[in-house]
Amino acid sequence: MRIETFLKQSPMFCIALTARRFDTLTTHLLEADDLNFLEALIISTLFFESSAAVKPSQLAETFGTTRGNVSHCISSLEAKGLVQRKIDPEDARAYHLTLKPQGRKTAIRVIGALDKVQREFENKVGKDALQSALRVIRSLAGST
Amino acid sequence: MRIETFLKQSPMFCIALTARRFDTLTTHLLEADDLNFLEALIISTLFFESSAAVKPSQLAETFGTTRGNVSHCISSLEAKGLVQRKIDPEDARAYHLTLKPQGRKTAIRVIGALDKVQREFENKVGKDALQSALRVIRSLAGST
DNA sequence: TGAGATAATTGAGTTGCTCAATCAAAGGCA
DNA sequence: TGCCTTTGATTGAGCAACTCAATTATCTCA
Repeated sequence: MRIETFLKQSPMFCIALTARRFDTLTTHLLEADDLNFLEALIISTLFFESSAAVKPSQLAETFGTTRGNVSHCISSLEAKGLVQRKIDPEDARAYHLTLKPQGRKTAIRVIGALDKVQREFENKVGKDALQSALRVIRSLAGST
Repeated sequence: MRIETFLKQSPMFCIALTARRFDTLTTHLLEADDLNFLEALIISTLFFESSAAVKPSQLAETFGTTRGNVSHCISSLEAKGLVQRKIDPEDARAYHLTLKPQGRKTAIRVIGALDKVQREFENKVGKDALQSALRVIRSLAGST
């Protein structure tokens, strides 16, 4: 069986398969900190945007998922003592999310782990090649 | 909240997020034929490699999943009348998979749908850019 | 022949998600 | 002011796709 033949004949499957591998890779990386992908996205966002008001609805929109999902993940993060819900004084339905000290530590670790992978990638194919490939792929993903 | 800032600061999250979007895109495409991703991979493989002996263990290895998963998916495909298990005359533990006529039709439809997306992508960023980006990304995914 | 090794299956269990129903607060508007 | 609609978030049931360990069936070879 020549899988390579097949992959050549249907590049889209190749893209999809590759996407899946990246997803798996990331998932495994985050396992060490007992986080799923969305949880990791959330605390990293908080890390970089700690001063701003981060609301669940924005997170859902930005990361292309449902509010329910975000809500579940935030509850999970809260249970782990990584984040804190704070009622928005201007709108008691909404709230702001903030990182707790432990959450900040975890965020740093997670971001570091991903950066390490990125550097490995750069070493493998070159920084410029990686950058331009990413630009192309991202423009496709965003538009669909 | 400036998510863009965040994405710039951690490109790996960007890759992972993009990968996820592609995965979602593919999954939605396959919904019309009531197939999951692995099922689609399997019948497409059979379509391109119909003459050869395709065994579950090879599929699992090639697509980076467990035998259990492949087994489940094959059962599902069989229940839908798309593939057939045929005992390997040289090894009664193993078997060969073959496409049934309905499975062939489905495979053609699925491959066509993916090709259509590919052409859209090519129109968007140019054939050469897509090719080279894919080469880069795939070399990374394969190695990790 | 009998002791592993190997191919595949099975089914229970997990995870990460969606979706609809619900709650609570906000914002008109007569 | 009181009512109606809209909006932000939560909840919990349900689902799809997967893994993992146990099991079955077959093969290999000394």
